[in-house]
Amino acid sequence: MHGYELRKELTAKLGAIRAAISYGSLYPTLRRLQAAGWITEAAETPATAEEVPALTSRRGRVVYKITAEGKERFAQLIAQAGPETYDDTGFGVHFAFFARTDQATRLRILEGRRRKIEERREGLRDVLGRAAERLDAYTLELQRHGLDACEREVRWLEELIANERSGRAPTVPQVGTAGGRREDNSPPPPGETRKERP
Amino acid sequence: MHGYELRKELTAKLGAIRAAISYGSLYPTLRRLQAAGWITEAAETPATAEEVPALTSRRGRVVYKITAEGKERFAQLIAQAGPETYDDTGFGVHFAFFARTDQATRLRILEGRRRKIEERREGLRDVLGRAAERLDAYTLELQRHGLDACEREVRWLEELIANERSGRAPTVPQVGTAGGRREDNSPPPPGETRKERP
DNA sequence: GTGCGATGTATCGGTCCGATACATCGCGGC
DNA sequence: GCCGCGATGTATCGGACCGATACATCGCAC
Repeated sequence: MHGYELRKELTAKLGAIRAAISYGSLYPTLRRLQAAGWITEAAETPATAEEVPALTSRRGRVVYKITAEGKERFAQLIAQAGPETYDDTGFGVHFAFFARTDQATRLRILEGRRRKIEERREGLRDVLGRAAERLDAYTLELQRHGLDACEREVRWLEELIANERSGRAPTVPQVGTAGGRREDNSPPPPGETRKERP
Repeated sequence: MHGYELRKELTAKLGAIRAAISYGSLYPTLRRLQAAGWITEAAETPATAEEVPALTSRRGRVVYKITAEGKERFAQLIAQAGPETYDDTGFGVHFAFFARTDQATRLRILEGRRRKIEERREGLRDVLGRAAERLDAYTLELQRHGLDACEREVRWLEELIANERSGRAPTVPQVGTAGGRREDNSPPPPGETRKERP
């Protein structure tokens, strides 16, 4: 894909968890990925073979393609989990690419996320318990808000975890493979869901 | 307050909407605020009047105090609303300081936020409607997740708006005023609440 | 009396965003 | 026929923020 296209795709895929990626981030990133050898520039071929030299200095669309090393690196990235994998954005991105990993990774990430949210929940309970009379009504409402969100997300995660364990979750269309075997593409039963920031 | 203390206070107040402010952000910001004349450095007075010259080059705690201009600027900031006031973090911060503004401002911000979330909701509905078969089960679950979050937040906002309109919401302890008249400190009836990011 | 976790200020490199610039394409309206 | 305008497309710049890190002191438990 070329930059603009990539941005649109990512916006559609990640729209639920974050705003569109900025150009100031997108294009430097593409260059970084290219420098690392994870993507290559594949010149846009005009519809006809006729050369259209374009007198202006226009750069034109630049189509990028992922390389073998890129695919490997990508698989590695979505399978590895650190603390940042469990924060809001990190988890969202990983989750959006769950179809590209194995069940063990999915379970690991879901459980890490749950742990993280439980910690957040405890922190909020602390504040509501200990600092309640120091804070005004609106701030308290915000805390309750957040606490409730944590509780809901924990429930949601537990459903997803149970789902994975039961083996009913969909499995891995392999990266870049045309006819990768698919076993069962039924969605993980929706159930309670939640997230967001006020 | 001094830097560390400020960070702790803000973490308690804003813990529901964002992570703790980093030092790399905190200290430069304090310097910026000081340069702008909105805060001043008030030397930490040791418990006893005895000078403790501290042979080491230790900087020691630096206590800051808001200035008159700072208070004015603050009041101005929390009362003004632009597009960034309605995004997740921006709205959260404004909401956390709702007790410091007037009802008209609160209503304006709540309604702006509602509009923004409704737009997000429509965007997600679009994706779920139009791109559903292009996306895998996990990605779809993420969209449903986000959509549901939007719907809940809209309901929450509507309760808050109704509350403000009915006059049952708490009012303005004036910034820096000791005995500012308070009329009714009852919290806005909690009701459904939500936010967060996956 | 010693070690260690909490307190406290500070910087540095790197990433990301928002604003902006600039060029082309497709298409509806006059 | 052609004009304008919104969508498409690449690109940069300044500024804000983060994560890691450094370094010093304080209080307290062992």
